[in-house]
Amino acid sequence: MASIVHLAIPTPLRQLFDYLTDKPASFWQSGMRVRVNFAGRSCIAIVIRASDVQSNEEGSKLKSIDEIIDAQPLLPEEVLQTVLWVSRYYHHPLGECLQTVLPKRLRKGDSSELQHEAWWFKNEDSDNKKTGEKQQAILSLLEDYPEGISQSAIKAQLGNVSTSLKSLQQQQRITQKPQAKLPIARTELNLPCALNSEQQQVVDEVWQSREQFQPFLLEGITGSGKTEAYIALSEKMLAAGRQVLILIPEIGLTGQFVERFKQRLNTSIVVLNSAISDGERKQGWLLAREGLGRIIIGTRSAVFTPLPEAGLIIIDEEHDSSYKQQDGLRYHARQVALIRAQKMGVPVLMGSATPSLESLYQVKQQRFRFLQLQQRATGASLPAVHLIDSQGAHPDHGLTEQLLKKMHQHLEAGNQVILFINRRGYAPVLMCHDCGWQAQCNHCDARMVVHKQRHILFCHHCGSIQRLPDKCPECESKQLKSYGAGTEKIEQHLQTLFPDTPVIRVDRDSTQRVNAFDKMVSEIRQGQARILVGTQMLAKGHDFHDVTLVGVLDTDQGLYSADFRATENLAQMITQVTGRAGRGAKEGEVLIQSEQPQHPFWRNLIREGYALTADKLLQERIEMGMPPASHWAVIRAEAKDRSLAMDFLGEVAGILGSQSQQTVMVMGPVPAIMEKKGGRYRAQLLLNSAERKPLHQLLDRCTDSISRHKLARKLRWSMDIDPIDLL
DNA sequence: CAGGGTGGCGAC
DNA sequence: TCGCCACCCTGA
Repeated sequence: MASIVHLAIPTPLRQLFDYLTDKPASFWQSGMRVRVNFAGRSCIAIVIRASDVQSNEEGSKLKSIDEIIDAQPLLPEEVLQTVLWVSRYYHHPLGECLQTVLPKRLRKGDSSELQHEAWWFKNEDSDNKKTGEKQQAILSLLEDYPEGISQSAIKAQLGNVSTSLKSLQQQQRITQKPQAKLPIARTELNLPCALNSEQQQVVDEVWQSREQFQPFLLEGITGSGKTEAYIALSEKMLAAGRQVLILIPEIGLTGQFVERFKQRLNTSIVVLNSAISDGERKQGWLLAREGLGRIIIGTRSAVFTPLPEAGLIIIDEEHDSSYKQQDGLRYHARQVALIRAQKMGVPVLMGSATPSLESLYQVKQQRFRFLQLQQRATGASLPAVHLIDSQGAHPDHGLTEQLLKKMHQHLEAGNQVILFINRRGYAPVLMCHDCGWQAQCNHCDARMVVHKQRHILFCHHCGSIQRLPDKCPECESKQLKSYGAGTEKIEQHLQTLFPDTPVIRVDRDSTQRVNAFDKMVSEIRQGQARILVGTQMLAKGHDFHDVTLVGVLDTDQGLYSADFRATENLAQMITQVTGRAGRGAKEGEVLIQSEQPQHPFWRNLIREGYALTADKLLQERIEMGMPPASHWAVIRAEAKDRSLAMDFLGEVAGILGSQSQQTVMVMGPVPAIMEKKGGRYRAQLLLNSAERKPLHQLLDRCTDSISRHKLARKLRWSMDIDPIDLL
């Protein structure tokens, strides 16, 4: 009997499309891929459901399916259900959601077969007949690996061996078996975990909830050994035959995470992030789906990895904003992880030294259980924190005498120093001393940043590049001066101030090349670099034992930002940065330069610490009816035409107004704080509601008419549920 | 009247 | 979003 399949197609259209097939509905399983012709081109679609055709006319106008790609569903039911939830919750077209979830190769129609490689085994009853040197080497190597070894691993140790292997195989002294190719070789190292009692308690509590959905928020001060607890739990999960998914915020942290897991656990580890090749990503994803990948370590998008034998999801640095995707499907990986864990009935462990107010709120609401690690695992004490008034700082590089003096002291003691400045480049302003001209970006309402090394002006908002002018384009004066200091300028000054001390700069510009970051980290570990200048990317999770002094420059933007999350983020940043000092046996010290050292924020944070500061901020948010105590959605629009975005959002506000009850507040439209960006004028419409439900119901009712509005075609617009910034 | 650029619209 | 088509302008 013929049937109609309802397909999700990679298009921004918010609907399924029906195709006719000669297979019965019972043949089709949701999650299979098919190839169809859609709007004149061939594309890969996902089967959502199928229904039998009753009459002859039914479906007669439908196109038919060109090719069935999978005999079995590629997407497990639970992942598909998660994607359906994501599509509904984030009000994003299902076809595009599936695009975000699937590895590119599979999206393009690649087979779901795992890649295999040759593995070799020594046959037992082989006599000790003499062989050539090479063959003998192979035999003794295989002797060490009773569970077999891959040909590539043999080759790595003994060089080109394929002919020797063939002849040994002919003599029947060794056998070949193909096995799924694993991205990371297993290691025999198996160091035991020594946990302190706090860590043990965390492990026990989570372990007790292993058979049910239960979110845990783990607040562990920097250096308290959260990773040890993750590893110990993973070990237990592995022993129980379960898979573990570990989400980390940044690609840069992958290396050290994998290394530490590899040392402790003899299992197959899969890495999934945007730094790996398409082929590796497909293989890793399929290994996880087959249950052959046992530990999956990845960034945001790894939250969609199939886990047939899931036992636990770990989210490290759960407060980190990179878990929220900022374009396309704007999902939050923490949110998605919770949904998946709920479907799978497993616990989620979210760790951070500086938990988000969202998660602390969930603890207050008794939806998350709260766990703490309050001691530094190495026994090191937390560093002393001092505020310095930056009034008297050096006019060009912005460093104060106090800070420089301290740097001398710590360097002379043979230690390392980190300076944080959250501004890339050489200087944020280039100005003409004679006529007052400033280097502006042509495409944005922003200034161009001087990048001296590359000899360019660079816009950090749209990426546009100009040559660094040597005279003012307005008045031709040669008196061009740069104001303010970024990482590059500070690096340069420090190198002159400390000529005998190697300085290294760690920011997006200096780490762009592949492996540059890992290289720098190992340089720092080995002590070749003594002064480290960098943006917050240096603050995230790294453990440099000889760093005893941390300096923080230019922190004040966070105190007066229009973004309601700015103070939360500043408190998190300062606390994280502070944690970089004195992680080893030596005592650490932190100096913070501020123009507002008397600001109550500092008193709170330094005297009372992050936990109490966060509690205060959360209380304020609750009183003001801000998230997480209320719910927001933002509809954004951008157009090349100055007024188009505002006009469109005005129309949208009208549509929403006609459908809305009083419970959802619609505010705007207003132009974005930086109205022009990348050559487009941007505006946004804010929706706020105390309860989540009416907000989503309103959007459910309206997204169709919004997307069908005639102006919608002329511009880019997007929906952002639970936005992390309202700028 | 060919050629190309653009705006509008349907996609199963 | 993408590709198609109708429509219009330009130039000879």
